[in-house]
Amino acid sequence: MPTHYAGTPEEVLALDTFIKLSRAIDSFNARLNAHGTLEDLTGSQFAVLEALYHLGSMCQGTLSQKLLKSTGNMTLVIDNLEKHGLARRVRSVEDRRMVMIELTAAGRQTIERIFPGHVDAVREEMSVLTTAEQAELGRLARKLGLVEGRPQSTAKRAPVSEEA
Amino acid sequence: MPTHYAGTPEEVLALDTFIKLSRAIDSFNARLNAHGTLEDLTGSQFAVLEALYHLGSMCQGTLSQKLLKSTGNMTLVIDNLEKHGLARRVRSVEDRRMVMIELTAAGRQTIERIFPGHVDAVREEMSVLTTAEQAELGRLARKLGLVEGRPQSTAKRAPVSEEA
DNA sequence: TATTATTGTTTCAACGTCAAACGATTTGAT
DNA sequence: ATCAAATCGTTTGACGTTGAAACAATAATA
Repeated sequence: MPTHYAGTPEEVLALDTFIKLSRAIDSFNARLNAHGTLEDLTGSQFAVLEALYHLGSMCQGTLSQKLLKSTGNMTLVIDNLEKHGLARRVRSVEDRRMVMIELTAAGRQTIERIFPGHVDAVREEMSVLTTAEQAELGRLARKLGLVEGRPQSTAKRAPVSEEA
Repeated sequence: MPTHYAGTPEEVLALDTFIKLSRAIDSFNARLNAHGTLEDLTGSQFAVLEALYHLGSMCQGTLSQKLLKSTGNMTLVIDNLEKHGLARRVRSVEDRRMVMIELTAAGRQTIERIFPGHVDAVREEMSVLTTAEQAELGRLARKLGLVEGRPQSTAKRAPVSEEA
């Protein structure tokens, strides 16, 4: 009986579910962070690198759509990746409004080195649930997240390597 | 088959579940935001107001623990609440290191006005799941979030009004 | 072709976030 | 009483985040 709020049963259940879900993600991410598998990268930087690695070079706008972040945000995150020499901006020749973002050799090397450990950390932390529970959780999460045209979103360090 | 990553079945399932969960929360929060029930408040400001309202005045450190945010962050968020006249800092007399945070009349009025609409928005968005599904999702989320001493976390706009 | 609309990126202001360093205060041990 | 350690809040620096406005380049159309 988590909630102190005295509302209708529907409200209490919804609120309760919402709270548990929010905490679960936060807790999970905290535990994931504790693994330190991201090394020097921030979650956003990892997400960009991972997307570029698994989906290939793409322009900034596409990247912001894939990661569900604002374009202004992408500008900053890519700035920081460039500073660290992990990604590169290449003005598109066909349409010079666009900037293609590419992994540098160092960027590719970094994501290749880091990704397996991250996956393993996810697997390990997720193992508090049985595979059947994980599958059911995934199903429910998908159902909850999948609502009319609304763009689904990608978490901090959630790999984006799946089809739109 | 969301994931492109070719790992063990356990890894693929865990990663897949993680992605779906992350997206579900992001999507849910985005939909919640679209309701505009928070008006001028940011999610963090709402969370603080809600905690103070349902749990009573407390010092900044306790607040940061309840909301699972850093103390530095609390300093800023409370600064902003003070600027807007919604909360007040009161230096504790017994222990002058502590600062008790209290709702102002305006703060109380604001959270009382806003909270019901927020709850209703949560109920409405959560209604894509049946009550049985919500209960199961809550159970799985709780199991996933509840790991050894690790502090559970509170999402952006997730009410904190439950027992520790 | 000139004008207008659309699309892609950047800039900006405001807020959030953390970790680490720091100052103030209290507590505990001597 | 004194000094060291622990506790609480603030500050700082780096990064993330958004949304709106400004800019730049291209596309569409009159």
